[in-house]
Formats: sequence, structure tokens, C-alpha cells
Amino acid sequence: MCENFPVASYHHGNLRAALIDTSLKLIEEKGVRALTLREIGTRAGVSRTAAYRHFTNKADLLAAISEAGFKEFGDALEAARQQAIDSPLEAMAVAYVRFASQHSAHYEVMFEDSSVPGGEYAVRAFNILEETVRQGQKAGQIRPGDSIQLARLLWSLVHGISTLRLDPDPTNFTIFCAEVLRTGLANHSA
Amino acid sequence: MCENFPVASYHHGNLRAALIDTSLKLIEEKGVRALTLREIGTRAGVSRTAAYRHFTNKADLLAAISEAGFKEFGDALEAARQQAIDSPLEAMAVAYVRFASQHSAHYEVMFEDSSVPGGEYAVRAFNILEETVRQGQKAGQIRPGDSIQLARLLWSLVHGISTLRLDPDPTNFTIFCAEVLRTGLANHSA
DNA sequence: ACCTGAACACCGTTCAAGT
DNA sequence: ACCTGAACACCGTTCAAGT
Repeated sequence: MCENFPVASYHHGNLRAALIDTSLKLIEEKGVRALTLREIGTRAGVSRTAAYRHFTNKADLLAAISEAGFKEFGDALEAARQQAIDSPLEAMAVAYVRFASQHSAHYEVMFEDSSVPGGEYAVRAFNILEETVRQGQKAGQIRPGDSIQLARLLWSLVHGISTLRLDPDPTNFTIFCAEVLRTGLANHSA
Repeated sequence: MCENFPVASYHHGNLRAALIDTSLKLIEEKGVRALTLREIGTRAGVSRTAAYRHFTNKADLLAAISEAGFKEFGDALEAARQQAIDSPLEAMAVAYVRFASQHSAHYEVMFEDSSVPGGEYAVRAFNILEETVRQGQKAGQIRPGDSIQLARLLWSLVHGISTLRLDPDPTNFTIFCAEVLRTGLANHSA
């Protein structure tokens, strides 16, 4: 991070990164809806229109933030999939919810439009989910069936957990949800 | 609905309802973020500041829309619970997703802030979910355990399905999800 | 009581001008 | 190339004034 660099350093070509950095901090503080280009400029030590040298407009800035977020997101999911051998689905779910919780500014921008983004990194991130389902099916851990539909179910669940935040401990709640989803909501002793 | 009434009728005390009606239409067309008080006024045939006679500000208008939405929402969930005897959980899930799909403007406003609303009607709506879980547990259909946590799982899932809309047929996808959730994601034949 | 129109402080965006 | 400051067309909100 470069928040303590002198203002002069922004004039050497890293203003773009500084603007994104500043934006993420402002989003964390007040939410995306309160984000203004003018305040970003002021906080970054440049004029209110300096951002237009690096982004065509505000939407373009947000798109850049979203793309960077999906890249990190995919890396986190990929790491979770490779590490967990016994229960990759639970590991993925936890990694998903943890990312949304710890990178709330990124996550907010990524799913701002309430429509699924179609960017390269977004597609990659969600392909990882589906691959995990197929992997589990091959290993005999997950029921057979349309892996895309099963991945959509999983994705909907972790997205709902992440945006609704009904439980104060997201990780613990996600582990609980993964267990119930795995074994089923039905009463097996009946 | 009163969309075809003469403009003069708005001056007889029903401007408040007309403003909410107009807002919902504008939200359906362009989304909440593009909603402006000025356009609401113009579309309703009054001045750009007429709304301030009925709402303290824009946030208050949105709060009124949200509250009315949660009231209708609760009615829909309650009706679904009372009708379905054999699988109340699936009926609730379908009713939830169908409401979000058919009342997208209302739903968008209701969950705009990405934080759970605490209003009277919102609490009522989600108590119905939990009651359904307890009901299913008493009937021996649903596994025992903390009904609040199980309701939170269900709620997260249907909210995720509603906001992400990964499947073109929300109702059909919800029935699929309810079946998987009921019987479990694990491979039972292994 | 209810509505209007001008006014104020914001915002995104453009553009001529500076280095 | 990169940044600035004035300017324009929008917003939400306030308020004195009209009926």
C-alpha cells in the first residue's frame, strides 16, 4: 500500500492505482452510493477531475475496481479448492463468504448492479465453483446431476449469506450451512 | 390502481399513493439508483417538490415503499404457508422467489441497503419463515436443531436466488433447490 | 392545507488552458 | 502527457410566496 507516499508520487504514473485505493477506502467508510469522484480526488491529493486522465468516467472506475476484485476473488477460491481435499465444497463456501466479509468494498462493487457480471475474471471465478462440484461428483462425494445447476444453488446460498449477513460470525454460519446442505434438511431419523 | 385518473384527483388527498405508484414504475424501468424526485413529480403531474408535502425526504419515500413491500411480502408468505400442507418449505421458498421476481421494484427497495431491515412488517415476514421451520420440525419433516439458524439458511438461499437470478426460470430453479436442500447434496448411493 | 418557483449546495462531466 | 479551474446540466432540499 502507498497511502503514506508524498502527493508528488501520484504524478509519476501511479495515480490510477492510488485512485482505486482511495475509492476502496471511501466505499468501506460510506458505501458505494456515497462515492463521489470529487472526494476521491481530494483524498488522493489531486483535482476533482484528475480521474478522467485514467478512467473514461465514474462507471469505468467502478468497472476497474470490480475486475480487480474478481481477480483476487478467483485466486482466493482457487487456493481454497487446491488446499481442501476432504471437503472442497465447504472450503469453497467458507472462502467465498470470507472474501465477501473481508473485502466488503470490493464485493459491494462486484455485485452492485444485482445482475451477474460477465467479465473474464468473473466467469473464471464461477467456473471454479462448478469445477469443484464436478470434482466432488467424480470423487463420489456429491450426488450426480447437472453440475451447473448444483453450482448455481451453491453460489446463490453463499451470495445470500454474504449480502444478508444474518449471523454475526459468517465463517461459523457458513460451516453450519454447508453441513446442512450436505446431509439435507429432512429429518433422517423419522 | 389509479394511473388513468385526471391529474386533478391528485389534489384531493391521494397524491401520496400516486407518488409511490409512480416511483415503483420508474424503478421498474430504470432501477432505484436512477430514481429522482424531480422525475417522480413530473410523471405524477405535480411540481418537483410536491413530494415534500407527503414525505420528509427521498429516504422517507423509499422507506414507505419498503414498508408497503414488506407488508405484501408477508401476506404472500403467510398465504403460501397456510395452503401447502405436505411441503411447506418448498411452498415458502417458491412464494419468496416469486414475489421477488414479480415485485422486483418493491424487492429492490426492500433490500437496497444490503442490511436487514428491522421494521415491524419486515420482522413479521421473516418470523413466518422461522415458524414454518418449527412447524416442519414438529411434523417430523425437518431435522431438529436451532430453527433460527435453519431459517437463516433458507432465507439466505432464497435471497441469493432472487438477487442473482442465475436461472431464467426462477420458480423451477427454486423447486430444484428445495429438493436438493431437503435430501442433501451428498451422494447417498455411495 | 396544499402546491409552486426560485434558490442553494451538491454531483458527474466537458473543455480550454496551463506545465 | 498530465493536471487544473471554470463551466454546464443535473440532483436533493429549503423556503418564501401563492391558492
